Amino acid sequence: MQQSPVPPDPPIYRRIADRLREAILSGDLRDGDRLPGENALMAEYGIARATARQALSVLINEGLAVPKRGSGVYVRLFRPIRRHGSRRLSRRQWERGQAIWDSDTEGRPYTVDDVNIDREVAEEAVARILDSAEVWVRRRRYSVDGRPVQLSVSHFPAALVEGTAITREDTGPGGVYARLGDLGHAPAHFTEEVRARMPHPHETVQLDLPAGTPVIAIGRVAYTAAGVAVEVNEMILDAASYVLQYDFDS
Amino acid sequence: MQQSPVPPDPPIYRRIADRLREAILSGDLRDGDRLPGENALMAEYGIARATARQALSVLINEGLAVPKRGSGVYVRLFRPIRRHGSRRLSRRQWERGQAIWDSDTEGRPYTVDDVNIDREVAEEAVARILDSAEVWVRRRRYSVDGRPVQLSVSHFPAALVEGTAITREDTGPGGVYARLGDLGHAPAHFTEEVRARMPHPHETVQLDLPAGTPVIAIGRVAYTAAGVAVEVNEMILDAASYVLQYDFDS
DNA sequence: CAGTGGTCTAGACCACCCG
DNA sequence: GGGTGGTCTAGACCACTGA
Repeated sequence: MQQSPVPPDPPIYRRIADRLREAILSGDLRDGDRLPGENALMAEYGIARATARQALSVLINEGLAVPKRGSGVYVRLFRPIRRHGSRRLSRRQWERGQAIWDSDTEGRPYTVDDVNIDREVAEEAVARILDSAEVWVRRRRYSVDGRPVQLSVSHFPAALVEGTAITREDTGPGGVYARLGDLGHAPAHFTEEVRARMPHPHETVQLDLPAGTPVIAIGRVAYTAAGVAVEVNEMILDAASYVLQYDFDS
Repeated sequence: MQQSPVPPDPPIYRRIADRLREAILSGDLRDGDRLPGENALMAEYGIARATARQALSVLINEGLAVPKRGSGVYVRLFRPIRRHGSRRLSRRQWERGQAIWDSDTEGRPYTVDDVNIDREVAEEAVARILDSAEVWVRRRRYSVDGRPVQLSVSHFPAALVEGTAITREDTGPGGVYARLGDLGHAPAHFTEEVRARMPHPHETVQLDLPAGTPVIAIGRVAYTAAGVAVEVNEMILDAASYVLQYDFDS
């Protein structure tokens, strides 16, 4: 309908990848199943090693399969956590477990590691939003079931939070938002910007991401009722581990 | 701190990829610039062709570069559209006869192609949410600046919308939401589920996605004030073309 | 220790793009 | 027409996994 005159046959490696993908998406191969390996593909299709690898690399880069050294290539599993953004009170009546995508129980326990708190000169965008050249920065990594799933970097105006528990590892009951409330700057309004992209190398390492896994980058700004920005939080989520949910009225 | 005892040197192709990535992210190479090609890398590093290709494929799969046959490999450009979640669906907008998409593009021209409207038996999840075994389905593709950026599939309960403009290509002023309002089922609440993943093959084709581009999958359910689900809309967005924004109160 | 995936070489032919 | 990326072969050595 809109393509060039002669549609050429797909190359071998792509046809093999298509067949394997079909098997995965149709459910013939299930979570954790082993795919035919390089040697199996070479024998089955009479192709060279590099070609078999190329076929498998397609699926790996699509996030459908994960290679395991010395073992094989396996169908990847997808068990997302549901993260709630806005949740209006009015939701009660029409919330009835009607999710489009399945996800694990919402209350799975998470752990925090690699906590890091520093006073820094703010990046330009952060400085502009917070109207503050210096910031306290809280960096954290969250894990669920022992697997890292999220990186978080929070920025607070230095002058505002100086000397409070926000500058210490233990922020006390209620966390940083409760402490901001103590200061008379309780967050009342949030803006979240959501993007998706392939991870940078340090994100790949910190989140232990296999190839073919995008990240979701969330930039959240917290404002007081008076409209003062009091926190800028940049989060990087393993896209394979999350479903974001936003509820709102028209 | 948490790695194995002996960190081995990264392989050649990875070091080359790292250097090129550095050049891109630091701004030494800018949008649309040409990267050193396979031959250049072979000469510069004294490596085989396959190794040079491997280095470039890393950047391509990361979405940082795009190969162009017979020409070269180029730094990829980003030009995201801001899509407003909670704000964009304000009742005023669609009651004034404006389509939702207007506020998405912020002034950039858009087109709709491949419109497709059918009466179908609903998939299980959709049938459950809409409480209707049969649905009218509106499939569309949106383009901005001549580039496809979004696929959209809307489902409506067949019994509700039968015979209305929702089952026709031209839905009239205000679009489908205004028509639902005419029926006394104006949407009042929305739930959006957001995921990111690598695209399926048909999405790659329909959105003309280069390698290394994730998609954002949004599942939106529209409810009336009485809590009746009246629309399930599944959207697939080119992740490189979008920033989602959600504003909400705590 | 046999099998697996990870890396790399040295060739080859092709389609495509641009000057 | 010369250079580019796209595909493919036929080898090689290595590190890791698992029975």
